[in-house]
Amino acid sequence: MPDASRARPETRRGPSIADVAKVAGVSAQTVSRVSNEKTNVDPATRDRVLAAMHTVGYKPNRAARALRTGRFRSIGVITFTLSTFGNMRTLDAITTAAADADHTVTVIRIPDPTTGNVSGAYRRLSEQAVDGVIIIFEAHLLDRAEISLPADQPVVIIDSNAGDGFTIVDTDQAQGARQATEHLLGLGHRTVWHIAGPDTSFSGLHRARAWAATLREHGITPPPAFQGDWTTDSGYRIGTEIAARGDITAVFAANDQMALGAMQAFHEAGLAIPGDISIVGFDDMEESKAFWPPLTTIRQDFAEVGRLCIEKLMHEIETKTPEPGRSFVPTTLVVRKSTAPPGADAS
Amino acid sequence: MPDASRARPETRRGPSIADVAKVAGVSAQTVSRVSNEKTNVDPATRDRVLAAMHTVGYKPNRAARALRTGRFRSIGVITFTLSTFGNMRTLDAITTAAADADHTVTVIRIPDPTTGNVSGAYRRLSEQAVDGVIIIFEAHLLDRAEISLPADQPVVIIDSNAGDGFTIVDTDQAQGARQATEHLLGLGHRTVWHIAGPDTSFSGLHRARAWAATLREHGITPPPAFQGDWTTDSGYRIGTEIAARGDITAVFAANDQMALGAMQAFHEAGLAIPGDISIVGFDDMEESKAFWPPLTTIRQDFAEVGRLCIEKLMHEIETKTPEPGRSFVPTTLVVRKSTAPPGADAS
DNA sequence: GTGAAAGCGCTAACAC
DNA sequence: GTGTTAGCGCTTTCAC
Repeated sequence: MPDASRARPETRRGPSIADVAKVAGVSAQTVSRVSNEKTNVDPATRDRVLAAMHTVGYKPNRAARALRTGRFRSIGVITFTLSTFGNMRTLDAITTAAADADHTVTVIRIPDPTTGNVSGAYRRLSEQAVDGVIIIFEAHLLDRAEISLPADQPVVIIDSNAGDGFTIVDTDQAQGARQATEHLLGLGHRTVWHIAGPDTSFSGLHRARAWAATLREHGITPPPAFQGDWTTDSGYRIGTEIAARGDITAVFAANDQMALGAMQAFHEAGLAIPGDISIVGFDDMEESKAFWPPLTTIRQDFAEVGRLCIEKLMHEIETKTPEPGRSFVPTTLVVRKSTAPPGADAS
Repeated sequence: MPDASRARPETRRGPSIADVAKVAGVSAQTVSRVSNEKTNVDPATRDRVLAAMHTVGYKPNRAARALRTGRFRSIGVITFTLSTFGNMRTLDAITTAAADADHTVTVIRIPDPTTGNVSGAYRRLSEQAVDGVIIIFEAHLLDRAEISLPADQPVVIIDSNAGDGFTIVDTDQAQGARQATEHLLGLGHRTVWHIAGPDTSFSGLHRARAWAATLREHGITPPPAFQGDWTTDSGYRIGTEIAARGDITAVFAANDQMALGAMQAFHEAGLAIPGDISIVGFDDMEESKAFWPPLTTIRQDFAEVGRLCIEKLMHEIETKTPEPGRSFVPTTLVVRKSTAPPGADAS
């Protein structure tokens, strides 16, 4: 039962700059100057104002400030899901970098990667509540041209597939896939099979393309790729297929989760990893080093991706000039225990 | 080299309500009514205004609207880290629920759980840029009283340890720990050892307390708990200790990551899971079902936690009346392959 | 069903 | 170093 006496008064608004000015015996403008840490205020006056702020419990009103300055000190992030390892790490890095630049982060999650949703989210975000936008294109089907990205708002896109004219930051997917494939080839495997991400994902597509290209460069015709959907379940299903065939010795999975699912299937089929079959993942999640066996994988530098996004976005916000271009963040091969030469002792 | 001709004009602001009014040949007020979907507008007028909005490319200015109404249609989330499975899932659920209520979510990440940081973040957030705040207390050392949570802003705290007078939502930590412990006891283990979370974490503390209490109820003196820090590394370190002792048959780890690390250590020590040793985790992460062996664990309903937070917060925002109280979201025991009676066949 | 006036809290521009 | 004036874009209030 709510206590009526505790109800917050309908009209209560916080003390304004005028209230502070009255108490400090100065003009509103001077209070504003102190609030914004301008230098041209007499130290004694400043102290008086600060004291007055404290006594009345003053807090600046962001809305009024934003209305006046046209700046919100907030950046928007549009994403389809927060529940993938990569997106969550990227968002983590973005919030950290944004905080360093004294900006907050407003997240808009879109249930479906349909054009309508992206446009809708973008529209909501572009109601000038943010100074710029970062779009994480984890997976999607849509034609970029259909999303009307207003030219008057800074945008950074995390997706190497985005067209020209955008500012793009992404992990170097191709480099990672190449490292994985060459590591396996270098171990002596005759070919490398691939568990791909969903074909709606551009990062998945890039990894698959680079895997196939690397194979061809080595004079090997790429076998057909298995089509997964990033989940451990799909990895398990495909792993079961792979185990049933019995002729595959090296697998490159497009992410660690699918690699994990595949390893589960291999274990159940009695296949030794890496004795009978080697597997490489992609991401280097927190847990991968504790998988059984510890997973050889491609590490993505999500922190750097997030940092770069904010850096580019802040620059565009400050200069008010778009600077389209692509930045790729390098990957690292992390060798652990899930890979070995073909037929190596299983111990 | 940026093309100077593409520079955004300094003064460019989006078209305002007045521009739309001019084109539609109505007053600004009528445009506002259409924009806010008020009913008292003639359908013909409405269409004309809508068309005008479209031609000038009108977007409402949130700052002006917020300044006027005192409502931002945004809720703030304060968290220490986004990189734990639980926090991320909770944030995911919060953004989904907030979107359903047509609100955006502003995230503030605090590097350290110190009083100063929380207060600082809270102050930033409470500069009226949000209508309410959700605080995720993943882990902390601070005395709640030291954080000055202004009485005039709706707050929901995710942390069952928060004092009275707050609106609290949390997973029923005690229930989960009890389920884990009783499952192991029910299998016939003489006692259950515990890999605890850091002692700075209240959820960790609650799980440890409930584990010990359950043991005592069964007439068993709880053995000392191993102190982990949520990471797989700490689980691995403790798992190595456990394996070295050789007399432990049942372990309850306070999260899935530590359980994973411990299992790695057990494997390396040649211990069969669950033949020689059984283990239960807590969280039910995406990957747990694909661990080797698939992990028996306690599932948390993060989606429900997030949903409840928004529901309570929205209610407080609308009624302007705080309604302190605690809501606990139940857990589920998910039995997989990492647990069995002591000495069971390892196959 | 529609319009005119006023003002939310702040800061840019200018005066002194 | 400080004050005055004006107005950002919107909605509330009150007319009509």
